[in-house]
Amino acid sequence: MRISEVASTSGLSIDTIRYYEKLDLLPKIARGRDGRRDFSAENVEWLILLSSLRDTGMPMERMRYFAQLYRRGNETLSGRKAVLLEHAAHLDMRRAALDRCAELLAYKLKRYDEMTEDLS
Amino acid sequence: MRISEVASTSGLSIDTIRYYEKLDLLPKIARGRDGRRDFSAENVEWLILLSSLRDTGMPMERMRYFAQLYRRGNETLSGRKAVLLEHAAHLDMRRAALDRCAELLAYKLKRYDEMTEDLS
DNA sequence: CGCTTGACCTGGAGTTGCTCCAGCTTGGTA
DNA sequence: TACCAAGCTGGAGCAACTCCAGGTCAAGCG
Repeated sequence: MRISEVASTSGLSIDTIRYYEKLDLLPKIARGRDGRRDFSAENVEWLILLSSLRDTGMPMERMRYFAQLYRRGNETLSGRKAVLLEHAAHLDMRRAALDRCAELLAYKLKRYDEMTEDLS
Repeated sequence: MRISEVASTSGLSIDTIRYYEKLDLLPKIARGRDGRRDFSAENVEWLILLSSLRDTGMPMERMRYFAQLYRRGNETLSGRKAVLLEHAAHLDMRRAALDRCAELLAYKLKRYDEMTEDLS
C-alpha cells in the first residue's frame, strides 16, 4: 500500500507517517525497487491504532514505549495490554472533561440569553 | 486575587496565564502598587472559561477571536453565543472520537486475550 | 523516443502552544 | 536588617507536527 493510501485510511498525514517512522514508532517498513515505502496490512492496522491513540491524547513518549513493546513481539502482550487499559482509563477522564465543559457552556449560554432578554 | 491563586483555581499554569495576557486573550488586568497582577472575580471566571475551552481543543486563533468579542462588550453577545454553540458541537465530535477509540481498544484487548490463551 | 507530470523521497526550517530559565524587584517575617 | 518566597520580564527550549526546496523515478502522451 502506498503512503498516500495509508494516509487517507489512517487519518494521519503523509508527513506525520514519515515522522512516526523516523521516531521508531513503526516497525521496519518495506521499500519497493524504486525506494518508495510499501506498507503491509499489519502496518496499516498499527498506524490506525497509533492514530487513534494520539488523537485521544496519548503522549508521544508513551507511544514510543508502546511501539518498542510491539516490536519485541508476543512476549510483551501483557505489557501492551497494560498500556491500552491505562489509556482506556484516560479516555474516561477525557470524557468527563468534555462533559464538564459542555455543562459550563450550557450555563454560559443560558446567561447570555438572559442578558439579551434584559437588553430588549 | 494573586496569580498563583488564579492558577490553582483555573487549572492553568502561572506561565500560561501570563502568556494568555500577552496574546490579548485577557482584558486589561489590574496591577497592585508593587506592579503585581491583581485579578478580579470576573477575570477569574473568564480564565476558567478559557481553560475549559482550551482543554477541550479550541484552537488559539478561535480563542483570540472570542476574546476580542468579549472585550467589545454586550453588543457582541450573539457572536459569542455562536462561538460557544460551535464549540458545543465540537465537543460532541470529540466524544464520538473517544467512543470510537474505546471500541478499538476493547477489540484489541480482546484479541490480546485470545492470543495469550493460544500461547498457554 | 524524449518530455512532462505527479507521487514519492530526504533533510531541514517553521509553527503552535506552551514551559522553563536567568536575573531582577518587592512584601512580609525573624 | 537581612532573608526568603512570590512575583516580574524577556527570551530560550520543547513537543508534535507541518511545510518546503530540491531531487528521483515510473508512466503516459505526442
